[in-house]
This record gives sequence, C-alpha cells and structure tokens, in this order.
Amino acid sequence: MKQSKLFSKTKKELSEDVEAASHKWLLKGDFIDQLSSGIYSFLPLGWRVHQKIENLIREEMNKIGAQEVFLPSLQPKQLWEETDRWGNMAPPLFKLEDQHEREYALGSTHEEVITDLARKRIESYRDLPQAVFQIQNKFRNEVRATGGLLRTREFMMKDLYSFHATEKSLDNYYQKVKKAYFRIFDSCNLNAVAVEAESGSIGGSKSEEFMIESPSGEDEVLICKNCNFGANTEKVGELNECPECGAELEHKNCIEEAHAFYLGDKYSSEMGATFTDKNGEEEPLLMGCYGIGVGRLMATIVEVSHDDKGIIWPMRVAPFQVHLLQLGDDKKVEKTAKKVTKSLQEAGIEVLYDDRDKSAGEKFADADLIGIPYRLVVSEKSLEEDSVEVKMRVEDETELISTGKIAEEIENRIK
RNA sequence: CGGAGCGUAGCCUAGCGGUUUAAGGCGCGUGCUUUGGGAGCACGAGAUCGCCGGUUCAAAUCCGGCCGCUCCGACCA
Repeated sequence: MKQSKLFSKTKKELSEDVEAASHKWLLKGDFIDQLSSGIYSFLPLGWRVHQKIENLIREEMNKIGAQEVFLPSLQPKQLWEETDRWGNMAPPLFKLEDQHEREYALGSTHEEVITDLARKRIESYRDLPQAVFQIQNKFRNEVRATGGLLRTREFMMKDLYSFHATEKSLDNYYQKVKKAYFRIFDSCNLNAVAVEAESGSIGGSKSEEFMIESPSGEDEVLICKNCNFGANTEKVGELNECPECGAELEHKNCIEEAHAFYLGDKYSSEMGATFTDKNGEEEPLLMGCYGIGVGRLMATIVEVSHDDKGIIWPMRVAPFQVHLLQLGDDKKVEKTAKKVTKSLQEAGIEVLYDDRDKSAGEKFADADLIGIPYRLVVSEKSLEEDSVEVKMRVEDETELISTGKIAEEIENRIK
C-alpha cells in the first residue's frame, strides 16, 4: 500500500479533551474517527487491525470446534418478551419501529436469537454438544460512553454460545473456551486474569470476567504477584494473601476484556428450548455464553503497548508488518524502494510504503506513531552500502541488510 | 440520570462587551529552495464565532432556552 494514497491521515494536534492513551493514539494515527458520542468509524489502518483481531479470535474459535454464524441486529420485540428482557436490559436496548408499527430492538446481545435457533433444530442428546459464534455489531444504549473505543454504544463483539446435555459437558467446554481466551490475549501480548463476577442482565448461575491490567482500567482487581489468581475487590472484600498459592496480592486497575457465563437452563427454560435425553425425557438445554469486545481489545492493546511517540503493535495484529520509508526523491532511491516493496510483497509480507514527498523527520514520526513492527529505510545513505536500514519499533538500534537479501531475511524473522 | 466543563476555518487554539477587516499555529493550493527526526521563504484559498431568542448605541464576548461534545459518579465487552 502506498502511503501517499492512504485514506487515513495522521494528526499533529489533538483536542485537549482526549484523555485515554488508546483514544489519543488511535485518533492521532487516524485509525478511528468519532462520528458521535460512543460511535466510531474505523479507517483503513484501524480496520486492518480490527480484522486482524477478528481473525485471531476466529482461528481460536475454530480450534475449539465452534461454528461461525451471523445473526440479525434487528430483533423483534416478542422475542425479548419471552425472556422478559424487553424492558429490563442494562444498559437499555435501542428500540425502533417499522412501517407497520412493529417494534424491534437493535441487538445488544444475542441469547434470544440463538436460543430460538437452537430450539428449532436441537432435538436430541445426540445433537449435543453444539457451539456457534459470530463476530457482529452490538448496540448498547450506554448512559455515558468513555475513553474512545474503551466503551462505545456500537461495537463489534465476538459472541459464542454453547449448548449441552449435561453439566459436565458444559463445564468441560467452558474450560476450553477459557483456555482459548488466554491464548487470544497472549497473542496480543496481554496478561489476563479471570475473576468471578456478577452475571448482570445476562444472568445465569456463575460468570467470570477476563481482566487486563491497565492504568486506565475502571475495575479494581486483586492480583497475585506469583500465580494467575485474580479477584474482584467488591466481590471478595479484602483478602490478605492469595488463596491459591499464599503469595502477596496487589491492587491493580484492569479493563474488563471478556466475560463468560454459565447460563445453565435460564434461557432454554424460558424459551422452551429442550432436547430428549437418553431416557426419553424432555430436558432444557444447558447453555454457556462467552463474549469478547473486539474494539475494546484493540484499545486495550494500545493502552498496554505504546510509548511517548506512539503505538507499538504486536505483530499478530499490526495493520502492516513492514513500514518502508523512502527518504528523498533521488531516482535510484525511489527505484530501490519500489523494488524492495515488491520483493517483500511477493514474500507475502504486508508493506506500507511511505512514498510521500515529506521530510525525513515527519516520516520517522509517523512511523513511530502508527507503530508497525518493522521499519525499513531506503535512502541515499543506505544505498551507499547497497543496503536497507532495518529497525524494530520496540528497539532503538538499527542495522543494515543487503538489498538483495532483505525480503528473505524479514520473512524469516516474521515467522 | 446527578455533578463539572466546553462548542471560534478541515484540525488545534487565542480573544470573553467597543482597533471596525475575528487573531495565530497545523493542514491545504501555487512557485522556488530543501530532504536522516514533524524544513524555509513568498503569495493564496478557507469562518453565517453550535442553533434560537433576549439585553445593549454596540454581542464571538453578557443572559435564557435548545442541541452537541468531554470529564467525574453509577453500569458494561
């Protein structure tokens, strides 16, 4: 991609109103644009990151046997009345009417829709277990949106729902999901702890929140210095030491990144989603549901991974893998920059090629801001050595790699 | 929804009753000079000062209403 043609344009100045680090950097780098309170457009750079995160999540969902679906945002009132949630959601539903004055909600979650699907096709214990997920827009009538992408009123969520014949099966799958979640956070270079939580308006018997340590987090969590134990401070009051390993506990601000619920038969009972068990008895389905906010995850990565110059994207979710800067408009430099870009692309590497007629300083500043993992520089200086200068966003040192070997070398390093 | 604050050019800000033409920076256009850490000079385009009403000889500036946005509180992925 030529940067001169990129729709996104970095900003030098930002409103003094912007406070959260992720909000600031995502706006400065022009990853996102605010349309209204809590409502954001994703621009090319931002959308590439968003899609990388989606694909990472999608991969992990596939690994645990979940099947991808896509459910409607427009959901009829009657469905929500079956579970008595039409007027009882917190935050409330966005509601609207069609031309026949029929009422709908814009889905803030999809338990009703998925349970309806399940009751239409799951009939026997032989059909179980099942797990389906989607990555789709959610609408939540939040009282107050905050911190850019950290809490919005429209956002993409990966929501997974599982159906089981037995508690054991549900528990077994729940643990699998939990492991998949930790793998997802690992791939984003985030440390997560699972803490027991209130089930809120989703309900069910038990739930856990997946918390990521970050100064701009709104939740206070007690985290063990030694093991992976975490607990919500409101939930447990004051603990003095870790109940798992006895080590010291620390208070940390965290962002709630994901939430998993043992729904049990809450929705299936209310909506008549049953199956016939081995003994020929009709039983309600046992359900679990598991959500990750994609935009919030993107913001969290930035909260945790940035410096005073900009974002530092982990390779897995970076908008491009290589940012190639061409310095000066010397013909030979330009020719080499194009050639190197092409050879990288042919090796399957995603390259943002800064071909703009801008000063070196501005290009360096933009590269730091956008935060692509590898920065390559082609200039008269580098050509004197018949080389390309290579620097990683996380490192300070640069090195020279021969122009002929650059594609192969970068390809190897990225793997 | 309670509390606080803010709306001036595409963006960031200054001005907060009276230099009459609303100021500066960024960005944008044209030309020249530059090119390893947000370059320089010159010229130029770009604003019904959020909207409506009121006070006044005079309103971006004071008052009221509305709209929008931000932050703190409660809630969430």
